[in-house]
Amino acid sequence: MRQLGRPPSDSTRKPTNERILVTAADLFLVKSYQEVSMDDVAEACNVTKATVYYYYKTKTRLYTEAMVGLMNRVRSKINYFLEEENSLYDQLVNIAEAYLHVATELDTERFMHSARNSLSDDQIKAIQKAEEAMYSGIEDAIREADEKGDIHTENPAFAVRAYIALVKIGLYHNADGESLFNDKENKAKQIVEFFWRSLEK
Amino acid sequence: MRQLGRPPSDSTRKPTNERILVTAADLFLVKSYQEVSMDDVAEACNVTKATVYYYYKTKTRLYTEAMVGLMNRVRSKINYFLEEENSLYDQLVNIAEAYLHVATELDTERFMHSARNSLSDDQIKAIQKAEEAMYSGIEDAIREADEKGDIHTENPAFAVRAYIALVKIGLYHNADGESLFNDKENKAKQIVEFFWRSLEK
Amino acid sequence: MRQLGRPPSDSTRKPTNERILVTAADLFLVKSYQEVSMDDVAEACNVTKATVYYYYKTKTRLYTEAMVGLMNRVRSKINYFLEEENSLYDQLVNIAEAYLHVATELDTERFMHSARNSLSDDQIKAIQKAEEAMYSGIEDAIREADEKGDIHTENPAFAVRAYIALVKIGLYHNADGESLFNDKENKAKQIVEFFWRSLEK
Amino acid sequence: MRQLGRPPSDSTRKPTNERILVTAADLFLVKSYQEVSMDDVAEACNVTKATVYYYYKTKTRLYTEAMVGLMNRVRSKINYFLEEENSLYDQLVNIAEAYLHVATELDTERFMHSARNSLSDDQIKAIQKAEEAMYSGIEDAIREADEKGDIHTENPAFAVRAYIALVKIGLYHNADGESLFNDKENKAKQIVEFFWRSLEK
DNA sequence: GATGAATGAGATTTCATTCAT
DNA sequence: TATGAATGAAATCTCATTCAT
Repeated sequence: MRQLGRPPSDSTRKPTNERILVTAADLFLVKSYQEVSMDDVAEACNVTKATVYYYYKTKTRLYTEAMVGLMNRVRSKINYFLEEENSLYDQLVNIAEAYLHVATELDTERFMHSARNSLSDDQIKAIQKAEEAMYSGIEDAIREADEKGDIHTENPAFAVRAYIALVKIGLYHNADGESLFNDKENKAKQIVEFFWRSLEK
Repeated sequence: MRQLGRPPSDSTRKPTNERILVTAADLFLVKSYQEVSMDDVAEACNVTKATVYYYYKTKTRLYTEAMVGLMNRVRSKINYFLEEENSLYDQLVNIAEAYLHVATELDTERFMHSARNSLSDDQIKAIQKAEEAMYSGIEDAIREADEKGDIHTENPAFAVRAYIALVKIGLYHNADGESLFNDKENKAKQIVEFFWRSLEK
Repeated sequence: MRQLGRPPSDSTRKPTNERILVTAADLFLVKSYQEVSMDDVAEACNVTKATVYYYYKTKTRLYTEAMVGLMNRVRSKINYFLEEENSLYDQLVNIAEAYLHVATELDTERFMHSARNSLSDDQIKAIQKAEEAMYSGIEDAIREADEKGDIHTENPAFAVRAYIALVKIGLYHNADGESLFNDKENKAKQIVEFFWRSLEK
Repeated sequence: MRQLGRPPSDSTRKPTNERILVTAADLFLVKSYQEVSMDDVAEACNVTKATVYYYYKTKTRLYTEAMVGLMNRVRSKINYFLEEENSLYDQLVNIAEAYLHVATELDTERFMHSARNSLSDDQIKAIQKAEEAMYSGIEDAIREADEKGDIHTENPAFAVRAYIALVKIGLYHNADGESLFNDKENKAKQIVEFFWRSLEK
């Protein structure tokens, strides 16, 4: 066991509170809010439960901050792809590809549902705002393309959600463990193609 | 006060085990697997916890049977719409409309996720099979329409999932509680229109 | 360890819930609300913590019911002494004697203080009512004696509290462990004498 | 924003250790030993918990010193009243009045009870000694009056405790929040009158 | 068929205390 | 002098499950 009291400073390591946040986010991605115990988080971080509580006063706070942090990181990645000199179509393929490579589903509906009864209204809102921010880059890009006349859509907000929902299907495996796609390499491309057809003029 | 003696047999009342199953399904729809306790189920059924255990030896069994039952009921409804003398397009609109009226999301991904770590492999498979069966009617209809040349799709299985995923977006409300659609009456129609464009030849 | 599940019935034993209540009262008499843990109660009753919670959903409920029960028992004892064919003076001596023999202080102020921040308003009131009921017999007797002209007091309610407070001093021991009374046998008599002088006409 | 650099020495401010002691005493007056956490003390003092520990190595020490300090301060006040040129009767009224104005009960029995199981024997003794010292002035005054023949009592030590106990009743409020006294202005006078009758020759 | 009684394991949270800086 | 970081131990409470009736 670790010694009691403040440990000797180690500037090479990331600060503990950040480590906890990232680790917790990882766990909450795979298991649901209720399934991840504070003990689990502590153990995964190599600290004691009390240390987790030192930084995050309640489990709901930890959850909220972990989720918001995670979504912000994803937003950065998405926006990175959107800043490349590319057609919107190609950008969407890239994002989809990246998404499908992460493999674990970033299902915000699920996040909210499993935690909704535990979180406070403010916490729910904070996560939802982060989620909307995550996708707002895509929405802007779609709106822009619509205004330029490259595509046609009457409801860009819906279009984004549609895009996200379709991409997620790429991760689906049926009861026998088979994907819906024979050609796994081109999953992303096929999905975006399907989506894109709804936007063509 | 309860009356003395054996209660007059109430033939309208469903047998206890079925009542438990349906009630449990209702609860699992709103809360996650972990959030619904056996006590909750018992209370909602007006029986004791021991009675629930009398019929269902474990919580996972109860969950599995409740979910499978629920999905079978949904399948019947879906197939009922598919049997009407209608174009596929109209049938899809009807199904979407019904779905959006139920309001609580029948999110099988979520069901599986929140319970996956608790259920046995067999139980997971049973639920997944029921889920696939739930949508197989739509898949058949799409395949048929493709063969008749009414639409074009290379991956009917994906198309069904896409349809379901898109319909679900109709239930989405953002952080401020607003729907993505201004015209709430025609949500279902708009969604199916969007979907249909991807299937047109 | 005990076996799981319902134990074989044993009609000789007092029902578990009563045993818990009485045992808890004993503990709360010696230690404060916070110092008595639910584990302590369980251990003292030879049941598990979960059993205690089976009967009393929260610690505050257990505390409230235990205290009210205790006070009711004391009330019976007091009233028993008051029903004897005796002068009020002698009755008060008897009660004081009994009180001083119990040795542990039944200090309701203390009970309330240590628990006040934990109990609900209703719970506090319930205990206070039980406390008032405990002493109401004495108050009636004093009022009666006043009306008969045996004594004189303008504030019977205060007189009771005074009586109780004075009796409690009989239990006091100073820093060196010495009582305030040399003649331990006649403590009760001396105290009541002191009290009585304030009531004489 | 806090100003940069060393703060100008604030000679009006008491040294930290004294501030902690007084603040802690305030807290322990309202809540019990167990209910006041070191965090509470730290927060109320605007220092960190570690600072509290820098001055007081354990919670029991802090408690002991805070209580002793408090009682010493009360002793000074009592003795101040006793030094005035007044009859003992009037002095007792003044003390009672002051006591009833403070409103929070200085119930040493309660203090001891709630902490007894945590404090060391020495610590308990220290507090008890301080308590006795607190009241010794009154005891001396009563003994003196007895010797002068103004009053009669066989047990001055008991008389003091009786006096204190009776005064405390002035703070009592029943379950409906009502005081025992209609004439709130003259509470102190009525109580001392009651007490005094027991001392008259 | 249905229930009341009991439990073991584990969850969240609190808190006095320690130690390097 | 004062503090931030960390911990071990314990407290309250929950819950799936078992068993005698």
